[in-house]
Amino acid sequence: MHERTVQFGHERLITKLQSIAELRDADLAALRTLPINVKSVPANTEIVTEGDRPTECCLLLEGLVCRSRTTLEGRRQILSFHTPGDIPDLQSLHLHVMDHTVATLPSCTLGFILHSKLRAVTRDYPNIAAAMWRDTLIDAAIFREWMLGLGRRSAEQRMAHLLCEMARRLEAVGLQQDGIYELAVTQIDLADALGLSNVHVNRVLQKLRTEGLLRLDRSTVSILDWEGLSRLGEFEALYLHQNPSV
Amino acid sequence: MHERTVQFGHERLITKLQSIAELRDADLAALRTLPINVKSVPANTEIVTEGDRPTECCLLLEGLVCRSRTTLEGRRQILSFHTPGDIPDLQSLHLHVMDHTVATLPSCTLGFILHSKLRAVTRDYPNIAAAMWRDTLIDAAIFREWMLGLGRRSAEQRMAHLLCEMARRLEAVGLQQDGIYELAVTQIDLADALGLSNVHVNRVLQKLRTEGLLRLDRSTVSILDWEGLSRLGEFEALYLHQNPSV
DNA sequence: GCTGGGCATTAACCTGCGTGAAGCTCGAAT
DNA sequence: ATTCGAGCTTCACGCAGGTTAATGCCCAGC
Repeated sequence: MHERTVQFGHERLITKLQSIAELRDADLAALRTLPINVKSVPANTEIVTEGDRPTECCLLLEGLVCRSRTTLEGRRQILSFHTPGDIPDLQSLHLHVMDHTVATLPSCTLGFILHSKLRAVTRDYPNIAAAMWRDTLIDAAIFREWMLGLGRRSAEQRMAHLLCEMARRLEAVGLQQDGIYELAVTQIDLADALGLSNVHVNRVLQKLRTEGLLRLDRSTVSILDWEGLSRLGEFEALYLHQNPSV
Repeated sequence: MHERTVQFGHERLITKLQSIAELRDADLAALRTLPINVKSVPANTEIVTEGDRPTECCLLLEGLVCRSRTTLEGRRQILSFHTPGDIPDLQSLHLHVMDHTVATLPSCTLGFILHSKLRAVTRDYPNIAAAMWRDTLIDAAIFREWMLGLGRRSAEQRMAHLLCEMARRLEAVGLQQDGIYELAVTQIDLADALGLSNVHVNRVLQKLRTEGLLRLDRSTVSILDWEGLSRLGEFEALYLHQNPSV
């Protein structure tokens, strides 16, 4: 990968952090000095596995990553989706053994950053530390929202909510426009994220399509009726905490 | 509340933090200087509500607290239970508007600590900052585990898992012995935590009792067969990250 | 000692979603 | 051009858990 694209990695990270926290020029400069080891990873590949003790974090540059846990009987629950700019395993900075797995969905380009370098930058730049702490807290806020869905919302509502959430999150990093975005997941992945079966995911998607709420071509989602979809899913973006100054 | 009990508040916090992170004497001394405003709060009372912008955190000293979100149709999902020593709204230090509600279950004694004081102590004592960041990360790890349960485990497994989890967490702060502990919740609360109906919670508890796995007197839980209960719930304590040096 | 109000318990019935299985589609590999 | 396989779609059927409602229990307050 070229020098230009490596720097693009820093900009992805900066865009993401600036979408949730206020950073000064000195902070940005410090982030740009972080050594990032860029790699291409094929689809459906585990990056870090439950039980691992990683010494680096991975920054997603292109593609889509998920975190998941699996039951002894092999039932998988996807815990989160991650979009470019995210560091899906940032928690490993302070939780040294992985309690879940991080994996690519489509093929991805990832940037690996040593824990030691990240720790140094959080030690020397309190704003960066605060931004990253805040990032992990938003991560947890999304978990809470998903818990409400898994425990108390219907299949249809969960799907609507998820599609609204991904739209808003991708928008914040410039990867969504007019309700149209890439979401390279299978219906099985959606099922595992929503706590449903793939068959029922299919039923729900049929319903949302015939109701004119959305369209799906390959892996691109088009939300045709934002108002209707967000009302159905009771989507309120507060929990994403996307306002950096609040 | 007396001076002695106020200091007891600091010790609760210290016990909790030491159960998850390594602190030095200077850190402990700094924690003991935190001004804590102790109050008694009756049962079933909201402490902080969705939409609030709190200026202080609450430290639980005695009792049991839960965090929850509620659907527009009024369906409640309990997101977490909190035991003495926990700061259930620690995330408000960096997420300024509450996206959920914190409430007492039985009557509790709480210690309120100003954000400004907590921020000062995290700025001046990196170990304390790391311990608190880690605490919020463990909070998130518990969310992940609950998500797996809500999405992919049976009602029986979820209940077994929850009762094992509470045993281990209360043990870490000296409030559980020989599988016996206080859990002052109604079956409705359990239902809201597990994503079930109160009727089904009752069915499940009957089953676990007749199988000799546990006993319930009033609000005290007695785990009679730890091996059986933890196997049923597939309980593995890794996600609690209770080893301070790992 | 009575009474009212949570909470637990039980029963009868119902439904949202899972399961298993079969066909279909379409792009990638040969 | 043909084949293959992953993913999508549809169907028939079953069940875990929801809903509603009635009953009982226990304790706090009068």
